Amino acid sequence: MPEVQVTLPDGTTRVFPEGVTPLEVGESISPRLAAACLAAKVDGRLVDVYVPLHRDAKVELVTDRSADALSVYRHSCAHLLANAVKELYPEAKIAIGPVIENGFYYDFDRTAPFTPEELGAIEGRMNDIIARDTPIRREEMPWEQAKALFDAEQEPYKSELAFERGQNEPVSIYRQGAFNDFCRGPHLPSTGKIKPGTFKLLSVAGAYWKGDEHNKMLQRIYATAFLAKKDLEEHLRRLEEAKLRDHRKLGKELKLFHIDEEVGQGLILWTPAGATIRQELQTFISEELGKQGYAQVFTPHIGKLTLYKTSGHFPYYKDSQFPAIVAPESMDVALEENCSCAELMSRVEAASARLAASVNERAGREVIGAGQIMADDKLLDGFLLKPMNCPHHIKLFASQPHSYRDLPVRLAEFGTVYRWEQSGELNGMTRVRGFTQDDAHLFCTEDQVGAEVRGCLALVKIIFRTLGLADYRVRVGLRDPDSQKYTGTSDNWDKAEAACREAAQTLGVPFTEEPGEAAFYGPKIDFIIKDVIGREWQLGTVQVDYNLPIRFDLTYTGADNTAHRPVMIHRAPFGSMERFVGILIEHFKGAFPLWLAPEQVRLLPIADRHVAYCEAVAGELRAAGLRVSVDARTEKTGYKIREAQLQKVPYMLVAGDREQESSSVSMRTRTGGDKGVMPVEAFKLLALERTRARSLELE
RNA sequence: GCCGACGUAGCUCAGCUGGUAGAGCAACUGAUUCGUAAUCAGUAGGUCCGCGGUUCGAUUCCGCGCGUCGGCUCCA
Repeated sequence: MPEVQVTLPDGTTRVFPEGVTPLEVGESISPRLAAACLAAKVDGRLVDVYVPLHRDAKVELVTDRSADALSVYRHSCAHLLANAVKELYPEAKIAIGPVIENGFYYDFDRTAPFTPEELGAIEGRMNDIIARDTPIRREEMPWEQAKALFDAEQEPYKSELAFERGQNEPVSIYRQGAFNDFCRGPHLPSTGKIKPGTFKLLSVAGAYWKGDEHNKMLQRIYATAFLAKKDLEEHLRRLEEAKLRDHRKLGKELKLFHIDEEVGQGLILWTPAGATIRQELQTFISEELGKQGYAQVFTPHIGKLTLYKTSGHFPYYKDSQFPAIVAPESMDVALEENCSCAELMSRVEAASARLAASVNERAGREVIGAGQIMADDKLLDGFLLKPMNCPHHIKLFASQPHSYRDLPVRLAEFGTVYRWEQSGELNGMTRVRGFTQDDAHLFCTEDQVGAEVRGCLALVKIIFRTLGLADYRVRVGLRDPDSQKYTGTSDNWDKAEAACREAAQTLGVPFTEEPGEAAFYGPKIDFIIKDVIGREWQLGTVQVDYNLPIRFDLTYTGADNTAHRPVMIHRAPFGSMERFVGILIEHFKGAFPLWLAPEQVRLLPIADRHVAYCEAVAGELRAAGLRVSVDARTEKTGYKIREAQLQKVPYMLVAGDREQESSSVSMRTRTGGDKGVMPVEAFKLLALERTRARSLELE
């Protein structure tokens, strides 16, 4: 009988008959190991414990102590979930059920929605199937056979997958009892290996089949699972904790911003406290801009439709812009006819097309292209709320002749833009319809691109470091070679992509290159950060653009006295003030560092007779530039401290008879409690120094 | 935009199967003058998201709209 040699992780080798399974290898070592065995690694590849060995191999048994165990465990939980759903609701069709970052999900097609009660019932049935300890077995077959199997079971989604993915190679299915799934595997040996209480169904959501909005919407059950019950409990506890620092909750509690239905969804109203944070951030960034040779500019909130026609934003991004602002007469007509904004928009377009057609007819040839805007017609003399700042900055650049000696020109503006985000996308401060970018556009020669991009990245790093934002990732967004949505020549794209890649390499931070993530006009480098519930948000961005300079025919005079095309760089280290502050609220759990704290110091008089002294101290601190208040209410000190603490005021200064006599205060920090008595002057210097240094520490 | 859940006082939330609403905190008034995370008492506060429908009667049931939340899709 042929034999195979098995090498174990400790380096020892054993000989077995050919066809031995990893499980049998485990049994030969110890029955306990075999019982604990969830999967196996054969020559580094994760497989089922039942897969026979036909060659010499390195074999590692995967138990719940292995790093690889969790994804197998979760994947088998996903099958268990689908198995339970099919038993309870045979009419439901199964789609896909992969493992994701913190758990897994399974998509079903079923007419009735899954209710919370049903999720409980499904969990119960999952436990039943665990109790049966049904073996889970892999079976390989030609794709035609798998398709026939799922056709017979009336599982159209599985049938489709077998057809699509199988064509070139045999496919595998997994069986557990009467339940079959089209799946690559591997899986646990049996349903009994899943421990009750280690998984939890979390929520139901809609999801398009294959992620395509033209396809049917399925019902997705999100769930999570861990190898140990305590890990699941810990995970659920962290989810609860995360909710407490959600910027929407803290923003309300700390009165940082307000969104009002009547003003409009996705439009942020900054309270005085929130505005203070924003203003401090803007001051900070303005200082850095000054150091880096930027010039600050101001431009209006609207621009003519023709401007955005030239830039390519309109009508390309028509669906994500607010409807055009049209002449008052047109608005009167629209109001009389009670037509919606969207309708008004389509009228603008229709009228544009009609006019173009008539002009073309008169000229006997096409002089005005489809979608082109006629600016001399009243109806069409419209404006757009600006979706981006670049066209305005480009016009500033173009308003004067430039020599190569002027370059780079760096124009910066806290520019407010408006975008018609889909209603389902809006989210607190992180996804809004009106926001202010800490925007700038750099106009430079081709030779300067690399240095300028590196300068932008350095700025982002300074900002992130100052705020202690360390947990971010960097993405270099490249064009998708199969897509037509980009403008510009592939030659220029290659140059721009190379510039981004090279600049990213100088960052000293790992980055990923992602095709398809570029802007329509050029590649970009994005800084991405996660919110409290794990959603990723793009903050800072640096984008290289060879295309808008062409569309606007920008030139500068070179040393050779001929016209050259400048290259543009778009960059925004915060991204938008709204999103950035939203993320900062969560990052700091609402406890902003001293320099950003809306209220930096609160004086707490012990009794009414100390109020005048506290007011005097407060006046002195305010004169020095600190943001100070006095809690003059007739309340006990403990009560005032508790309130200041909950409002996350960095410094609380308690003052009674002792302090009044010695011109001192008793300092308490938000983080460290009672720090004892110190002279007012000493506190003032301490607080000013920490503010000036933009320190993250209070003590 | 799509699927689902939700919408009650400034905030956090109760309110079983239909009979026009409550608590805690906050606010206001009074008493208390207090030393490092909640003093006591009282008062006031609601178009139960909006509009229709069913019903003798709707916060409750149904429909539509608006908004929020979780996803999906999108994100210049």
